[in-house]
Amino acid sequence: MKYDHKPVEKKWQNIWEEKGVFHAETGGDKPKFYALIEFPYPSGQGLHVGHPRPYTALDVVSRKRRLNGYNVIYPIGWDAFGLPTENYAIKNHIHPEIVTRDNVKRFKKQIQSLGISFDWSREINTTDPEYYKWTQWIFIELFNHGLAYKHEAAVNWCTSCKCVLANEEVVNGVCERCQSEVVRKVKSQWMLKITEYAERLINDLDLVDYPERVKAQQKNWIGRSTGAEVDFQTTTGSKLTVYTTRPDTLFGATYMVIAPEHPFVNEFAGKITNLDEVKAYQDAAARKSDFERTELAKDKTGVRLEGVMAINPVNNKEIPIFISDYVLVSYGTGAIMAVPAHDTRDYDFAKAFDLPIIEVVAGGNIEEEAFTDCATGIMVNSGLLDGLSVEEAKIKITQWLTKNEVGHAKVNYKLRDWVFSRQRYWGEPIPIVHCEKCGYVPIPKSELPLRLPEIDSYEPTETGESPLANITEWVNTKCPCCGGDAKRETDTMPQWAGSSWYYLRYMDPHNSEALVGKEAMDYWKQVDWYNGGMEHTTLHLLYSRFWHKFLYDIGVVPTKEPYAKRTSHGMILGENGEKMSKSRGNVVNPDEIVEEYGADTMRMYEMFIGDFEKAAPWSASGIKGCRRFIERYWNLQTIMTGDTKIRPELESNFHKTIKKVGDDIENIKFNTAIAALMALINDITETGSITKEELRIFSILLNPFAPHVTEQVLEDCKLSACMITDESWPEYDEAKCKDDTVEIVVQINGKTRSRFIISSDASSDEAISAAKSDAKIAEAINGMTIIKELYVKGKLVNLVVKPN
RNA sequence: GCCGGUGUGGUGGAAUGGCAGACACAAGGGACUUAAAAUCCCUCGGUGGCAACAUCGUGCCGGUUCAAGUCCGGCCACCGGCACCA
Repeated sequence: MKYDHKPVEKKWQNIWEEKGVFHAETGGDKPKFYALIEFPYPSGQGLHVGHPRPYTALDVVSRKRRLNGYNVIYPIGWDAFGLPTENYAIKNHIHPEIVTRDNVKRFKKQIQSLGISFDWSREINTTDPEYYKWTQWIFIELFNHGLAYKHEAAVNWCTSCKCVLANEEVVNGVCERCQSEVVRKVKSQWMLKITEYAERLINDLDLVDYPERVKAQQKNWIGRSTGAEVDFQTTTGSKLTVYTTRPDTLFGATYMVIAPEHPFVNEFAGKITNLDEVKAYQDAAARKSDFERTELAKDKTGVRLEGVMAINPVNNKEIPIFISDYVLVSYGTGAIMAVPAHDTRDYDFAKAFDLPIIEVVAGGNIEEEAFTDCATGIMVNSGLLDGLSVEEAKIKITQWLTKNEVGHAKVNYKLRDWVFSRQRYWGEPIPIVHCEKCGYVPIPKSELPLRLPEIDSYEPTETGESPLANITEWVNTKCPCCGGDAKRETDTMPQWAGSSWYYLRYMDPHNSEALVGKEAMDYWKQVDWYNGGMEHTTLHLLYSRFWHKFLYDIGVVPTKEPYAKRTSHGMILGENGEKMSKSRGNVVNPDEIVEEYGADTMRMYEMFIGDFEKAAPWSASGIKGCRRFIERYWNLQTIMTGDTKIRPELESNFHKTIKKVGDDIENIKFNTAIAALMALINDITETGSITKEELRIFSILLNPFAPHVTEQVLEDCKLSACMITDESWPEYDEAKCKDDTVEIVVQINGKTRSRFIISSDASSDEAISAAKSDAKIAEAINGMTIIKELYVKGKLVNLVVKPN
């Protein structure tokens, strides 16, 4: 009996759509379950087989949870602002809105062919003015709370995108999107004060169920460190403050280093006797790109500021001051005390410049290298700290600094504020005007959305301004505050804006009065399970946690965290084991798979391909095994008997499989869930028949993976009219998960020597004596002394013996 | 350098400290067929053996244990993230 997937899949997709079975209702008695996948960016290339992996995974969970009696919301939308669309629009002279519309249409058709149980009635699009109205609304709130500010600073400038980038978007000194060179450029930019939330973004990781690697990566990125700020007086009469994590080594500070951009240089230019040399070094440092800076990281360079000295507060010794680009202006105070004996970088610098190295922690060999291990050393040459451990010394010196008012304990973060403006067209306009008199003023909320103006050219400008700057009639406006002449902000928001809060809009996507209505917010609360890629850990995931916390602070959302649980999928690679990409020519289009094998087979294969969290190469032959399985399942119909019970010989097998499939789905072990179903079908087929009840249960277990064919089989066999509305997830009985008899392995000294069958509730004594009476064992232990006898219930007997 | 992860057959991958290789793919052999496809059956980590079986085997070296892929210590390799962050 040949299975023709095309009419069956089409038919059930239509039925689900007509009945609206996946439309989530806000409210009701059932427990709610909010499943979320990262909404796609509708690119021009269409879907590749990597996209459906997470969609299918949470679809499996969602479908199972519906059968478990949950009120499930599983929404989807489009993260449609962004550069590829804009660049395509420029190249082909089509409006990005039209490009977006066409791409969305194609993506939607492709996704719908897979039978994912998305609630399409909640579909959103970040480029829809009714959507970005609320993105702008949040920006205005951020501004009103002092968390959005305009700041002139050196920013990352992508030479190809002609646009600034957030720190998170610069990878190895190049643009993460186009791999072009990133240079530093001083520009006035909108910034978001994510640093204000650094501590909470770390601490609240304790409130959520994320994989350890995600938590670690976020903590690492935020980069919390504890230490102290210490004031050094200088011979200019003005002080320099440094940050250190090793205040215990203060007596070993033999010089100071400040960043080339540090304002101290200009402030005391008159006192510096080698100013030309210093200026030359500053210029050279400024000209280096980020890439060059990282490349040249090894060799220490710098210039001493002649004519000025710093004074170490603990011993009043004068020490020289250098500028060097190994000290970053953006971290700490932009100045350090250098302790060459106990810091590798300072050690290298001191060797290069022939500076004194004073050991203050004994335990290493500072003739050879810096001794940086702070767990084992004992303080020396350090006055009041001598004899203490490093940890004790840190506490004592910090108290001393505080008491003498020359320093205090300090926490620092690597996290920088978020550079939020982009000099491009296809993004949300920033709803701010600049008035000579009133400064930066948000537009009234009643004027939201502030729509993107129609425009002839979306080309980025060479001057580094947004294309919007050319539309004078749009730029020139009145100040909402004083009514005088004012200019609109012409930069737009980054792609990360719309995706920082989209999960909230799904709760109430058509509300024109509020971002989310109170009823919907109180009911859905937060996302229960969010699956997404590791590549978003320090971008989208961090940004949206920040926005959510802000929305919590201003009373818009009731939870501290947006996502209760996060899981991450591995990539699907090309058949050659490389990342799938057009340029490598190894892209597999899901349309062809759905056409040839059907959506059910496609879904099964993507779930069976390997460990969900790890990357796995696509295999054209591997998918055939899943198609064979679907066909074997389909053909069970032909051997169905009228019996309405599970046969006793299969009972424990069924109970075990119900337990395993359910547990495995919840633990994202989809591959072993499917393996269990395959093993069960093998056992069923071996009997030559299947009962009605067996087929019904098996179909429900398989349904989350292969929803179309299972519906059809239930209908054909008159077992159920509709899986989703009429069936529920089967229960298992723990007591029935075990067999009456078990095979026991008999080991002698830990090596398997024989095996036998015994009743599964046999006692230890029974099992051991049965083992000893086994012919092979009896022979093997003949002439031996038994030292120890072990019985592991239902598993094995181990006899420890030695020769007489 | 720091943080996280991985290492098991020809391949993808299974194994609450308890029979290593479940479940698949590929390969080889056979049945059916005029033939092919499909399907069904058998074999499938290495070595020795006709076989029963023996023996070795989860990156490397040690350790704990009656028993280690799994736990502990020390290495090696690869992948991901961060990186002159004081």
